[in-house]
Amino acid sequence: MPSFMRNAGEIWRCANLYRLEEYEEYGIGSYQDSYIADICAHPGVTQEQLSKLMYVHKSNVARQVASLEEKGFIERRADPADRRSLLLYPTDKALAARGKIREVHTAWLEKLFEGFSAEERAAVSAFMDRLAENAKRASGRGGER
Amino acid sequence: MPSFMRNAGEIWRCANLYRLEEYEEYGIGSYQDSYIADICAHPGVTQEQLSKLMYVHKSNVARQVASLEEKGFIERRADPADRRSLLLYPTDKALAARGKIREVHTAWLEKLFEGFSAEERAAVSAFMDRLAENAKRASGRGGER
DNA sequence: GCGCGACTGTTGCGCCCGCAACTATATGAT
DNA sequence: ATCATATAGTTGCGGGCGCAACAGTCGCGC
Repeated sequence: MPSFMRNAGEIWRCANLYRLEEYEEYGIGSYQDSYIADICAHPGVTQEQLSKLMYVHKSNVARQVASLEEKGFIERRADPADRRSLLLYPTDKALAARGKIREVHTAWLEKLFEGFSAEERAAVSAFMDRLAENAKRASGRGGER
Repeated sequence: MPSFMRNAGEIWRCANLYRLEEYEEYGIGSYQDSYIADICAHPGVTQEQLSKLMYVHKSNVARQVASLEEKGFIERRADPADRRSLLLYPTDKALAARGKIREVHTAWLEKLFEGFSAEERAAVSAFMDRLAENAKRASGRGGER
């Protein structure tokens, strides 16, 4: 499969372009939707935890979260029990945007998997889980980032 | 498949991290290997053609190709038949690096597809072709970029 | 208590991407 | 021949990522 990585990159970049357009009037960057979604799903997470959850370097979490706070999507409160940590909470604005994010996400998957049967979709999903597992192991960083 | 895009992103970023490490002493950026490989495979391509071939915006081709020329991996010659175009040719340095690039690429795929049978690998490959096709169509830009 | 190592978060740096605006060249219609 | 349009490439801007170095905080052993 000489072109696997090429295809993967194209899919990845197309997904970002698609989402960027859809979010245009929401002021959400193409990658920020995941941050919003995860913070909505885990209110009170720390940036460190979010970094591991999203498998993204903590420096990016710091920047994206600062940007989202500035735009009013989330709120950062110091953890009273551990003043090093910042707890992340979604604002109403984030909760309102979550519907749109879900919508865009499912619409994208629908387009992406057009022509795939339910069995094929399940198969791809299972393959991707295994591949992601292998990728993390092979890149050196176990579950870190 | 709620996590398809998450997995895709992780695989994509892990692949870049892995290759970046492997190429460290060659002075090749994590994305430049594709440019070198494609220019070796198609000596004399124009930047415009390469842009379509790699499905990357032409501005990036201009920058990456300028960087590769500066590092001595490729050569740009004006097309005598059309002075707008620049024809790209690999240098000996690129041809020498190509072996390493192939090696890293197959080693990565080997790690990525660890535990996959030949049939499964073929299935994934076929799925990815279809998905990439759908992605390009869905992102608006037919085959452009 | 005190101090050293571990942990959380921030910032500067470099790399890569896409878009829009620009220059230069080529082509086609008048 | 001339001028409008199309094409090839370049550059400034903004966005995202990873790494390394740094600051503040916690915790444990002494």
